[in-house]
Amino acid sequence: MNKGSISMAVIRRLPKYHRCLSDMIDKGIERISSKELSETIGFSASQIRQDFNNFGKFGQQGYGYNVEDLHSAISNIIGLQHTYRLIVLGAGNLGEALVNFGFEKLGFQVDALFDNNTEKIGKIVHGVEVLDVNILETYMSKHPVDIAVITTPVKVAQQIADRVVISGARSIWNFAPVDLVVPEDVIVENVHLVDNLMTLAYLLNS
Amino acid sequence: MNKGSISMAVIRRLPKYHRCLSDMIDKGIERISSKELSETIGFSASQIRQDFNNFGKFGQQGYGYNVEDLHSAISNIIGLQHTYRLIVLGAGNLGEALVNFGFEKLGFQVDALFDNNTEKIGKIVHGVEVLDVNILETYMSKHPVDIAVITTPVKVAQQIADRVVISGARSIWNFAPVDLVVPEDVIVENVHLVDNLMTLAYLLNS
DNA sequence: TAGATTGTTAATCGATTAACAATC
DNA sequence: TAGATTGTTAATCGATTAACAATC
Repeated sequence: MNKGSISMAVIRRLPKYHRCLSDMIDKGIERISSKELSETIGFSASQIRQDFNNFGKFGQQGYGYNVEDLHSAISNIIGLQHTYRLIVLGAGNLGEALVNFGFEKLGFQVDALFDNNTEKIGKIVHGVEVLDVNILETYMSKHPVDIAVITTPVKVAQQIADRVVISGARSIWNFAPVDLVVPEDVIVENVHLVDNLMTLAYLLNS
Repeated sequence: MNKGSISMAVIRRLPKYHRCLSDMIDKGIERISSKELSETIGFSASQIRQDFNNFGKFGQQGYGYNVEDLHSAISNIIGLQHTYRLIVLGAGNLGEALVNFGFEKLGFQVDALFDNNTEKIGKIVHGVEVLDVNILETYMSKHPVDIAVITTPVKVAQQIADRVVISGARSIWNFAPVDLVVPEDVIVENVHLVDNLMTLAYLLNS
């Protein structure tokens, strides 16, 4: 399944389709046209049809799309039929917040938190144990990790990234305000909170 | 200062320029060409010059850019010469994490947290008091709020958004997994964590 | 002055929108 | 069948890259 040809613009719209269709299922809506979906989601009907047709034919002329089928198709395109194993580096407020967020319902399962603070090590957060970061490599040699979540202070973020990459993490979800350097086969998704705030500041003045 | 003509693509690169130039100042680098900056930041030299020239002429032919001057110019373009007043709605782990993040160094000052949990109300988090969300309107009638940060559960996010908008918040930094409906003069910046995770999932399978 | 590098215009590339034939 | 709406091609729009004259 090589999907390298799909543009990031399309990929980043997939979660919004997923969310919107989930809402429609909850509301009992069974069928939807690209025009109706357009009004709810804010993308043009044309773009919606183009987006879907990157992955196959999910609709029916004269009818539209079956909401459940489309939702299920998009879940599979995103890869939500699989479970992903996460570890969180840094058991501060942010690390704890992420464990409590409820991602496991979507198949993102946090297996462990890591910290270097002896007061935190051994603590259980939402059913997940805080382990000593000294045993990170030992842990990772025994447990596969799909996504390593970095919530450490910025000054140690790169060295933690190096360690999880060497130990086999396939991707990094980075919350530290730094652009990590990683091998090209490792995927990095950044949440640059400071950048978001600066964007807001700019827009407030324009 | 109407900057409505600048594309969002450019605006969202500004914080990265800011961060990169801050790093260069820390390293004692005094001057930089668009070509050198390109190698560090990963944007093309051509794009860098195009981006800057949206706002004015900051370089010198044959020389390049003075790092301190450029950094200071970009700070002003973003609007970092001002202080922004924030309130955080929801004093859970995420709300606390945001208060502790250190945004105040950049001029983003959290004045209060709000929650409806009586166990949390009155608590002081990193010097910021947790107030009863029942007094939100009273508080906002006395204190201007530039950015209302929503870290509440998704089911109350829209109603909290409505309340802060009516009380005069100019913008919302939203962490709840919902697309808020607000008047068009209110700016919303979303941090859709679930969307980020789904993007990672997609990329892990492609 | 000669070399270097910007500011800016022109060319290219990619993404979005419009249009419509296919077909349910 | 007639109406509706997709899938898909063509047109447009906008963003990025290339090129180069201006100039420090």
